[in-house]
Amino acid sequence: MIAKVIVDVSAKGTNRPFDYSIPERLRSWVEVGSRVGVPFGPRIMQGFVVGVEPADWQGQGDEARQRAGIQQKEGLGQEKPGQKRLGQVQDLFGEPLSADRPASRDAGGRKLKEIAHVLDVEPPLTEELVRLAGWMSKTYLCHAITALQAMIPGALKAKSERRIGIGAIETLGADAQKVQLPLAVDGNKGQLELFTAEEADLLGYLRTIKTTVPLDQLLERFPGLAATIKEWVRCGLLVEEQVMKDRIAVKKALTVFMSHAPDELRDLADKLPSSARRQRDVLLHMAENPAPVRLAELTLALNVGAGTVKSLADKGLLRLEETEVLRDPYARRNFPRTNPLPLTEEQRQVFAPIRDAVEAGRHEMFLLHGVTGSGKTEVYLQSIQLCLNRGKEAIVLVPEISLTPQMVERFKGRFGDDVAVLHSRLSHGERYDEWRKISTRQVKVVIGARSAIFAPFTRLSLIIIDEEHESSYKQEESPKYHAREVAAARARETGASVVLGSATPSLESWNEADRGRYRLLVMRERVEGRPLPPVRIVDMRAELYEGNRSMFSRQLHQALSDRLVKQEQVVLLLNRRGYSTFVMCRSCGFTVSCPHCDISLTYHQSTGMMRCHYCGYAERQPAVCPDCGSEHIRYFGTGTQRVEEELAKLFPGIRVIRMDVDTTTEKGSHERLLTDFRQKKGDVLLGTQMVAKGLDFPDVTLVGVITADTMLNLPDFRSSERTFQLLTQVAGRAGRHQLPGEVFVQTYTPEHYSVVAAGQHDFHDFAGRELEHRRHGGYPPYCRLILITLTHTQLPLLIKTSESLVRRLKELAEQAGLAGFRFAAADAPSPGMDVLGPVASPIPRIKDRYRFQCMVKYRGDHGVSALVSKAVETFDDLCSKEKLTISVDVDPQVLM
DNA sequence: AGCACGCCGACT
DNA sequence: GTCGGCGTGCTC
Repeated sequence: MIAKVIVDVSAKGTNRPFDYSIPERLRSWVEVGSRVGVPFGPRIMQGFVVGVEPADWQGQGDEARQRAGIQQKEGLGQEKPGQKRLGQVQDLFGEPLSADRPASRDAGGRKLKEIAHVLDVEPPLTEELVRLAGWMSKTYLCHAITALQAMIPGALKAKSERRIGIGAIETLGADAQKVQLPLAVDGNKGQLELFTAEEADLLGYLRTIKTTVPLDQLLERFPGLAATIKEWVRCGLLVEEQVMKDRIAVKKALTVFMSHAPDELRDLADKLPSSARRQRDVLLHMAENPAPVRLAELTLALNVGAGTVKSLADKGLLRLEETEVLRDPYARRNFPRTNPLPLTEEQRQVFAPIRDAVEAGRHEMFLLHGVTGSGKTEVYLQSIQLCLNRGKEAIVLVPEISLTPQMVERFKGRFGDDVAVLHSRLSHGERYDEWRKISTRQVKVVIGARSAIFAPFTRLSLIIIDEEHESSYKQEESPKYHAREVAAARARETGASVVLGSATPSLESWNEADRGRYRLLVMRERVEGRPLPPVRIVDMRAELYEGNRSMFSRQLHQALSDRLVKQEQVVLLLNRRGYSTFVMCRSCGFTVSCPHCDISLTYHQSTGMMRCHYCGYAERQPAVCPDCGSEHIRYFGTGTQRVEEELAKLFPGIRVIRMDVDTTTEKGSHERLLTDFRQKKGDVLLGTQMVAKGLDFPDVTLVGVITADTMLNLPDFRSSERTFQLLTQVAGRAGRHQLPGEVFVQTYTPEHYSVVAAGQHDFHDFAGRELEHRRHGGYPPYCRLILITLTHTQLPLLIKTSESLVRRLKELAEQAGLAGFRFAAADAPSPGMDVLGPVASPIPRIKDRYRFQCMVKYRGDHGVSALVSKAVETFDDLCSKEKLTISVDVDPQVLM
C-alpha cells in the first residue's frame, strides 16, 4: 500500500503529495486524514495522509482503481445536477496520474521510503476535511499544508526531535582513552585519536544516562562538540534517533477502577486487618460508588492519602490506571438548564423551512435577515435541537468578540455537555481538549470563532453563522479563507444546511438571496413588540456653524445629562482609539509620523507617547515641533481617550468605562469591563466598534455615535457598508428591554445614504443604493476580486516588479481568452478578467517595507485563480533572491 | 524548511 | 594549491 503524504514544509517545491509505502505493522492505522511522521530528506517530518492506494494500480487508469475499490467515497448529501463537488485527491492536490513510473518507486526509480510513525490513535482529520483542504489550497492559493494545518489545533503541530544516544562506542571500555575510528570516516582513516577532556565528558555523560538525550540539550551542555557529535553519529559511535513530539501532551490522571464486584469488595474489606481502617473506608466507598473515579477526587472526598489507595491497588483489590483528562475551561461553571422558548409567529415562519431542510437532510443555504433583538438566537437553538434529535451535528460560528460568557451560557444551558466551545482565549491545552471532545464524538455541537468551521464532525447537518457580515470571518493570514465560503463548500459536500444570520447582511449574501441561490428568511420585529429605538441624526456642521466647537452636540449633551440624572446607562461609540490621531505643528505644518511606516502617529495621553498603530513604534510626545522648534503644536482628530477626558470635564463624577484595544489587551479584561458595566459600576460605556457587537444591557437607553464618518472616508469600496453595519449594530444596543431607547448619530455628512438608511433602520434602502454603486464601480458582488500585494525595502525594484507582474497577468489573460473585459460596461454577466494597477497601497509603507498592489477583477472562475497563481510563480526566484514578498488575497475584505 | 552540491575569493 | 562563501535545487 502507498500513502500520499503532504509534508510539513510550506514551499512551492513541496506543495504536492509525496508517496510512501505503508509498512505492514501500520497498515490498519494509516488512513486518509492520518497525521504521520515520514522520513523527508535527512530527517523525520510531520505530514498528513491525503490518499491511500494499492501499490499496483497506478498508470492503469480509473478502471483499475475502481476494481481496487478505492474510488473516493461519495459525499453524504444528494448531489444536485451541476453542483461542483470538491473533487478527488489527485485533482485537489495536483499530483497528476503518471504512467512513467511504477507506484512502488519514486521518480528516480528508488524504492519508496516507509512511513515511520502514525501520530494519533484516530486520524485528526476526516476524509471530507482533507478534500476541503485541497479545495482551499486551490481557491485561496495557499500551500496544501497551510490549509491542513489550519484545520487542527496548534497543539498538534508535532516537531521531530533529534536525540543522541550511545552507539558502537558502548563496546569500548569505560576507561577507554583512545578509539580507532572506522575507515569510513574521511580524514581520520585508521588513525588513533585521543579524546579531549570535553569528549571524554560527553561519553561519560551519555553512559550515565541510559536513554537518549535531545540533541539541543546535548549541544547546550557541550557547546564545543557540535562537529564531533555529528561525525560520531555518522560513523556509528553514537546513535541518533528522531522522535515526533507534539507540542502538548494529553493530560493524564490516575483513575481508580473496581476490579471486583461490589459485594466481593465488601467481603474483602472485612478481611483487611483492623489497622487498615483507611483502606477499609476506601473499599466500602468504592463498593457504594462503583463508577471509576479520579484518584485525586477520591483522596479528597475520603480524606485519605494517595498511598492508601495505591497499596490497595498493589494488593489487587482495586485497579489504578492512567486515563486521559480533558481540561474543561467551563468545568467549574454550572449552567442552569434552559428549555426551548415558545416561538413568536415570525420566528415560527423562519424556523419552518430550516426545519424542513434539516429533517430532510437536504443542503440549503438560508439567509436569515432579522433586526437586532428579533430573537435569532432562539431560532438557532431550536434548529440545532432538530439536529441532535436526529443524531446529527451542528457548528455555530460567532465573531470572536461576541463569544462572551453570556453567549456560551445560552448554548451550554440548552445543550449542556453536548457543546464544545472554541475561542482564542483558551490556553493551548484547553483548546486542544475542547477539540478532542469533537473528534472523539463526545459533543455534537461546537460554538466557536472562525476556525471552528473545521470541527472534525462526520454527521454534520447544520452550520450557523451569526453576524455573517462580520469581517472577522475572513482570516487575514494564510490560508486567507472566508469562513462563510468554507462553510458553503463544506455544506455542499456533506449535505448540511447553512443559516447565515444578520441584521445587516453582507451585500454578497444579499445578492445571492436576490438571485434565489440563498433562501431569504426575514424577521422584521423585535421580540415582545419592542420598537427599534428612534435614531436622531445630528448635523455637526450646523453645530459648528452655531458656535459649538465641542465634540458633543447640544442634543447629545442634553441627552447625556438627562440619563445621568435618571441613572440610566449610555453607550458611546467612537471608532478611533488613542487620544488624537495626528499631531501637527501650526507654524510649519509638520506632522509627526512613524519612521518605519507612512502613517501619522497617534498620541496616547495616558502614557504621553506617540504610537504607530501599525508597527507599534512609540516615541515621546514632542514639546516643541521637531522640525521648526515652534511651540504651537496642535492635536487633531479625536480618539476615545480624548472623549473620556472631555466627559470627565463636562460631567464631574461621571463613571466612564473605556473599552478599546488599549484597555482590553489583558486576558479577561474585555469580559471584566462588560461585567462591570452590567453591574452598573459605570454610567457610560465608551469604546471603539467592540461596544457595538452583540451586547445586551437592560438599562442602556441612550446610544451616542460621536462621529459616524470615521469609516466613511476610507479608500475602500466597503466603507459605506461598514458604516451602515456599525451604526445599525450600535443603534440596536438601545432599548432592548423595558426602558425605551434613543440613539444620536453625530455626523458631518448627514445626507450620506448609509447614515440616512441606518437612521431609518432600513436595510433594503441601503442595500439598493449600495448595490447600484457597486454595479457602477464594478465591485463585488458583481465581480470577484483578487488583491495582490507586493512589498520590498527598495521602491524602484518594487515598482518594476509590480509592473511586470501586471504585464504577466495581462499576458496570461490574453492567452486564456479572458482579457479585454471592462466592468463598468458589463451589465450582462460574461466571463472575463481585468487587471488594475499597480498602485501604491493605501498605506504605502509599513515596517520599513514599501507596498504596492494590483487588483484582479473577474467574473466566473474560468481558471482565474490558477492563472494568478501561475503569474505569481514567475516571480518565485526573484522573491527568494531579493526578499520580495507577493501576497495573494482572494476575496479580500480590506483593501489595505 | 534544512541540507547537500557546486562554483569563485583569502589563506596555509 | 585548499577552505569555505552561500546560490540553487531537492526532498517520495
